[in-house]
Amino acid sequence: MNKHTATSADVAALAGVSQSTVSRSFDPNSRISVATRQRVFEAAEQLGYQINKAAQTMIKKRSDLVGLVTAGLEDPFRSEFLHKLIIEVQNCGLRPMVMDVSDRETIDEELHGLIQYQLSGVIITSGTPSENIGKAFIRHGIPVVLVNRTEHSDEADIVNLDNEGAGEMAAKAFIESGKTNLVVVRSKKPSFSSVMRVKGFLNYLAPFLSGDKVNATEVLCDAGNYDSGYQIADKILTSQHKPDGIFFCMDHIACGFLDSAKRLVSPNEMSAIGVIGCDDIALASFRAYDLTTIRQSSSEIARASVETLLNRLQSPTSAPSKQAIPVELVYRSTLAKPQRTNIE
Amino acid sequence: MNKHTATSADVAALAGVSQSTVSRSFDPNSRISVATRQRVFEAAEQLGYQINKAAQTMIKKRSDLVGLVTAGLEDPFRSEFLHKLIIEVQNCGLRPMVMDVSDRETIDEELHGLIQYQLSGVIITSGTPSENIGKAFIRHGIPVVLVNRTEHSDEADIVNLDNEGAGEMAAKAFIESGKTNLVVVRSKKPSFSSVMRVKGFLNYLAPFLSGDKVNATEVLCDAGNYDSGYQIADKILTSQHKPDGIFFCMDHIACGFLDSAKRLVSPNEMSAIGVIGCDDIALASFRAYDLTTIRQSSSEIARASVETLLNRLQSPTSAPSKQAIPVELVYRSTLAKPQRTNIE
DNA sequence: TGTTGTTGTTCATACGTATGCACAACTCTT
DNA sequence: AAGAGTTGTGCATACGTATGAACAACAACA
Repeated sequence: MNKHTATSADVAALAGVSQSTVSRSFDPNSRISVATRQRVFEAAEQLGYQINKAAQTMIKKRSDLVGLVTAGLEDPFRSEFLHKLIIEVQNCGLRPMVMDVSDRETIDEELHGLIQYQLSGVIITSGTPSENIGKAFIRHGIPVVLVNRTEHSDEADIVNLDNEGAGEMAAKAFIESGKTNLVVVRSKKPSFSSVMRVKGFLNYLAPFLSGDKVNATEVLCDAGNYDSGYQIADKILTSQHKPDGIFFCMDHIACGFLDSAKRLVSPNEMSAIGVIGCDDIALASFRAYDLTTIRQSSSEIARASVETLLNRLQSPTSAPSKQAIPVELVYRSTLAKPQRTNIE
Repeated sequence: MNKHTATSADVAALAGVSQSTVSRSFDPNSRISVATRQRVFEAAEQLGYQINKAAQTMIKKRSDLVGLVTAGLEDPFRSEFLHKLIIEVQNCGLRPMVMDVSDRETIDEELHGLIQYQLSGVIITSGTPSENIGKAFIRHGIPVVLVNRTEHSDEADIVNLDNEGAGEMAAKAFIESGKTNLVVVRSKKPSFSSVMRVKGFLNYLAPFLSGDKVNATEVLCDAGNYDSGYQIADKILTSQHKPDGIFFCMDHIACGFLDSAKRLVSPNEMSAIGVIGCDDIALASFRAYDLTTIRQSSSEIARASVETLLNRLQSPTSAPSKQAIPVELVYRSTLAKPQRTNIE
């Protein structure tokens, strides 16, 4: 009806109260008589009043936006994680502002722009911000949560997957299944996750390796995707001594490998080779792959990340927290669950 | 250093100019002497000045946020599309504010909340907003772009895939390959896309059907995902007269079907059955499926959507636009490209 | 020299909300 | 009945930016 948007002053006029009374009516903690509040709500309804977030932000010095910094969304695992984060953020009455920092050299300058929005917080799931940028956010009173980052910032809260544990778990599963000739595959470009996964894998194996009963090789593939897995199969399956257990740091690579393997070796031979992936992406459970893998509950990480942020908002001065989300081995057909032995 | 964030007034004081001069220095279209601007920039740099978006929004009555309304991000196609949208929005110097309206009955109330942010625009890719909500945005001066929605709003700009064309294309491909016993599968719950795809499919076939040489059946599956495709295979492949051509309205369903089919019929028999999917998701090109499908370029749609929004911002009063993005048939192994015949 | 135009800057104000303070009208307590 | 506490409301102001209007300095032109 009216050409311009209704303001709290318009509502006040219609309800016959002051503007401050309108403002307080929308604050549950304010002392407002039931009758007045009722009248204000009716007037607001009638005018289609919507609060002006910009004005609110200016006063409160804090918007209800949360910056979600991500990269590489073409990876479905990341993409799924972003989805979960969005949901979690929404459920807290906050709004997700997404920022994709793919193919940027330094994400610092990009991140700097976020300070302008007086965000309630920033959750960084990709890219490696410099020490400085972290401090810049803190100085501006914007809490930062680092997810699965290598940063050892002493001011930001940190939520990590138990990547090292995932590697150990894979190694243990192979040993329990009696596999002795092991390979671990990760993308050439080192990421925090994959490096830690390999580390855990090799650490667990260390005692066995020295006994010479088991050996393990690290193989690098081009990238963290299906195609790289497809390619690397040639190298792995045509070597003189084929492995009988392969741990892939990402499910995608494993799936590419599996498809490629069908070309190269017989189903029978393939069934003797144990394969474990990591992440438990949707694809892994498809019948075409049915991949044994290490599940990282993206819901769990998302929940923990947002919860951490909320905690920080409530107690801004408490010491930075740091937690590792546990992982879980999901047996499927590429490595069968061994019969219970006394190896534990 | 300073405990509070620097404002334009602080910069002005340091540079020895007025606040308005600082403001104008950051506006390329303002007349400011080179020397002054230089001095202002230096002062800003020194103080780590960041413009306050909330204050700016209040004055300009428009933020640089764009609302991206989506749902069902567990579907990788949607998720990929969101990714593309985010990139496009960022490239225009705008910020994407994502809103997931999954599992909400009416998205209207959710959308209403967006009005508070004085968005530069809203791109709606999921859910079906009521006529009213569209009008509400328009009234508040917020342009709306509907992507692949059934809405016939006469105030919003519309970007559609050529869904009907996709259906026709699939039908034509089957006919050209000499397939006569056709099935088209879509999710039980009617979505705009799938309904139009089926419509196009059947429309193209109409003349052949009347000649009795070809027949076509519509089959509904539970949902638009892998598992539903897996399930529906039983129904389709165990019927008395098996089809020799199946068009799935979504690649996911097709992939589920293909995996399931391996259980039910021999590879030889399967090779006689043509399968066409729709969307060309990443999965479709995996060797495990190698699915012939109809490609919807998500980049193309994303680009067109954002471009449409920008056009609207430049000329707010011009008539609403409407465009259909063309699709493309990608031959892979589930339906081979027929030898050139004179059917055209 | 007076008129007109151009350039660069400042002043003052508006945007819409939240909130400390003051205060009036009650309710309780003694 | 008088002082003390409680409840509900209004006044006034601050937040940080953009921008129209005014103006000063200077150049161009007659």
